[in-house]
Amino acid sequence: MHPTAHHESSSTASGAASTRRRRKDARPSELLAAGLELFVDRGFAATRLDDVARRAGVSKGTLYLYFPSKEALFKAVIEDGMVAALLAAEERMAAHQGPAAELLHDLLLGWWQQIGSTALAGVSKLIISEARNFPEIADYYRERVISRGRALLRQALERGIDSGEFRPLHVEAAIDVIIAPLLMLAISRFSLRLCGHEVSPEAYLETHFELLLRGLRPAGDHP
Amino acid sequence: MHPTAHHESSSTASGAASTRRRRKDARPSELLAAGLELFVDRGFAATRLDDVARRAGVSKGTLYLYFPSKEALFKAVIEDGMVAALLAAEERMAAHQGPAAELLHDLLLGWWQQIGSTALAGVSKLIISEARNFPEIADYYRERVISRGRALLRQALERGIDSGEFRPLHVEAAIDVIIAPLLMLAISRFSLRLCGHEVSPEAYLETHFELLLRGLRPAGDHP
Amino acid sequence: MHPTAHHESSSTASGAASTRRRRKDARPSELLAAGLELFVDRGFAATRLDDVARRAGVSKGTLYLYFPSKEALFKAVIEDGMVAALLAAEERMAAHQGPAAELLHDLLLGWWQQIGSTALAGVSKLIISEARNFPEIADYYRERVISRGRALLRQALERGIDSGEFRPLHVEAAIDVIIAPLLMLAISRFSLRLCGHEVSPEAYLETHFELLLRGLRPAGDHP
Amino acid sequence: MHPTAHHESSSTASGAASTRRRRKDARPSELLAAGLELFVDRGFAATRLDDVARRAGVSKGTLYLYFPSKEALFKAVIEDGMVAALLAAEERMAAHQGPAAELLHDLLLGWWQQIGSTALAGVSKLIISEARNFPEIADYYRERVISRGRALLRQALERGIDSGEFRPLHVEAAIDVIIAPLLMLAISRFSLRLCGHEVSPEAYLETHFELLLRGLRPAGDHP
DNA sequence: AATGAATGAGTTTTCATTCAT
DNA sequence: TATGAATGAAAACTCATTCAT
Repeated sequence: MHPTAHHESSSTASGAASTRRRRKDARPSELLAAGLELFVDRGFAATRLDDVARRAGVSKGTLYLYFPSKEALFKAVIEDGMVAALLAAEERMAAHQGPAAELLHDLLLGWWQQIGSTALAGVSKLIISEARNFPEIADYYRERVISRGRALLRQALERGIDSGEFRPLHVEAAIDVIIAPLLMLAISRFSLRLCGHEVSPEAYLETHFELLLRGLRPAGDHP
Repeated sequence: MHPTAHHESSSTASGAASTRRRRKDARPSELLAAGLELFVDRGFAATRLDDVARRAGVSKGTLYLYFPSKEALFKAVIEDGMVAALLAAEERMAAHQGPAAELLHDLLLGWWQQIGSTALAGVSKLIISEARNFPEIADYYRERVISRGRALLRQALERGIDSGEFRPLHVEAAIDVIIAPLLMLAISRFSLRLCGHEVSPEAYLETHFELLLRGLRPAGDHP
Repeated sequence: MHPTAHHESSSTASGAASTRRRRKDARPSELLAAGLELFVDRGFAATRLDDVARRAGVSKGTLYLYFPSKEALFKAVIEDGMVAALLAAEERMAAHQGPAAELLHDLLLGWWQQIGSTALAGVSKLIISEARNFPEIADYYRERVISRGRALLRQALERGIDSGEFRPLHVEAAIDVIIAPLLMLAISRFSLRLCGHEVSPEAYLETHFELLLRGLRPAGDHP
Repeated sequence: MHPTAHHESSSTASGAASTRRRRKDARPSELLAAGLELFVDRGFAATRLDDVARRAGVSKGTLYLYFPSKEALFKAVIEDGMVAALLAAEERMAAHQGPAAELLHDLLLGWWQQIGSTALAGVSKLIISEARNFPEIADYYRERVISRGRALLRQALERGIDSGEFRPLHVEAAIDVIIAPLLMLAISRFSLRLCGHEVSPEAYLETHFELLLRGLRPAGDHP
């Protein structure tokens, strides 16, 4: 597992170089993954770099070859998670043209499939736990990730209201109310199962959507 | 478990040491309050006992007069918060007889007034952040606080379903979906304002309730 | 148990005064006794004044009423023990006129009865353990207690040699060799039973004396 | 139990890190030596780890690289001393066939040369001083070291009694009486010179042996 | 590039000592 | 006198960071 062990068997120059190149590039992501897991599990202060290094299969010194400090690693972990989340969001965003209800449904399920059920969900817990200790990160996250997600929902809601599919309502507040169950679902995976002991994520999300849809529907409009 | 229980040898004249006694009685709760603020703000590991002591206006040594370790203080802070939350919940619980919708409305608003808007809300963030580091606390919290709150909501929902006021639904999942926005509201006060930048808590809760009520209503049932 | 409690009931001046006087005088010896036990058991540094006070049945503050510091208490404990040991030795010393062997036997047994088997024996362990930390105490002890005990033995040995009862020998070395088993006996009572697991002190001392006597006897002199 | 056992990953070139390796291998014994000196001098509680580290020429943190706690260092110091003492005893044990008196003489002198006069003697003082604070250590020492030493002496005494060289006597008590002067000699080197101010260890031991031999001899048996 | 031994500043914890009552 | 709450200096212990190899 120690990359040092490859040095002896590097007979052909080109092969060796590419292997090492790949390793070098790969190392940070292994470190980021290890960092994410541990930071999410224990929080920033309680995570020891020793453990991060061990989990990534390198020595503590190596970690400092790639990140100048614990805080730098932490920020990189978050940023990395945010970029991925953003990309995931972007994909889902891609021109959805059906009725607003369908769009909404896709957004919720898409979030679960591409974020909520993946390691990215851990970033949310991290941000919530450490926001006060790293205000710049919180700010950054709010502007880059949250506001983007909110924009998606806002679009869907407004489209529905415009088309008469949804009744008029306090859009911003509604966005929050829609997001909250998603976040809690994500969070609960990394701390105690606050919500939904025996409730499956899918059932939970379906109920959420169902309630939501009926809640959004104009009075008197029902199938 | 509360250190307030140290009242053994009150043999000396009651008037004489009254000032000191008053101090001594007040100390634990002063320390708990200081601890709550800092733990919520920074998390367990990042909170320095020095700071807790200073905020409570005592020396570090004094802290150890009342709590044998940092962890003990932390647990006492949580426990204290839970007891208070439980008492607050109990009060609200007291015989509500109106229609289910009204009961639900009261529960949401009552939660905000007696928990969400107070320091007790911080305990939620604490639990979420530290659940993995203190599994016993998480277990205890889930069984003592959460399950109690869920029972309240379950009662209201089932009453509404039985009376035909609400349509039949996945009750447990619905409970989660109802609680989530409350928790997020509480949490957002102590970390980044994930939800509701410019949205007031009251507007937020009102929107939540409105959406909810319509979502719960049987199909075709509308004023 | 709190002397403060006597204040109210001090109706007759004389009675109250004498009670209090007796208490005041008695307190130091209670403290000294508590100190001796704990210092012997744990050593100077590992003994907490809290424990000493508690064992003596007073508060920690009271201790400081009688001794200005932990070290002062420690020295007082030793001194107190030494004075008592000295007095005990003095008594035994008093004109013994029989044959040297008998004198020697009496010295050994007397030591056991008046020192070795009492709390005073603990002082020896204390001195041995803390001599390096309290050189003045060690010096004082050596000059005041040890040299006195050695003088007793020297007297007995020289008397025996002069009378031809004992053969000539290296008196000072012999004194050490005679004393050592006594000290070890004392010490073993307060630490692990280095010598004499199942051997009773009396049997041990008798064997010591027997070996000694035969060892001292001139060659060819035997019953 | 020895921390020297850390030799896992010696995959790197043997020559390259040789200096560091040599250091790392030497560290534990350097620390043990420093610990022994200070613990013997001051006792467990009064010894500062800072001082131990400084004496070993390393920082406090380094100490924790090899021993997880002060107590662990202490136990390792004792254990290390005991192992060495045991090895030394083993050597002396090697088949001695001459008369019992000669065997006895060799045991006493051998003890002095290989234990009493070395740093190992300090372990005895340590055990005596700290036995009450570390009962497991005391038990271990009694079973592993003391009982072994006693067995050696028992063998010599019984051989002498069987051969008629020595008179019958209370063997166990005699063992104690024989050991005591040795222990006191060892102890006196590390605390006050209780015995033998001006008496040289050799003269002291010679006197001890002489007295002993005459004391053991059957009545009427003399050259 | 990678290692891991070493460091020391920073934290938790202890306890002799003080002092208002 | 007696108390015991409060203190703070000192000690044990942790861990991010450095650097020789």
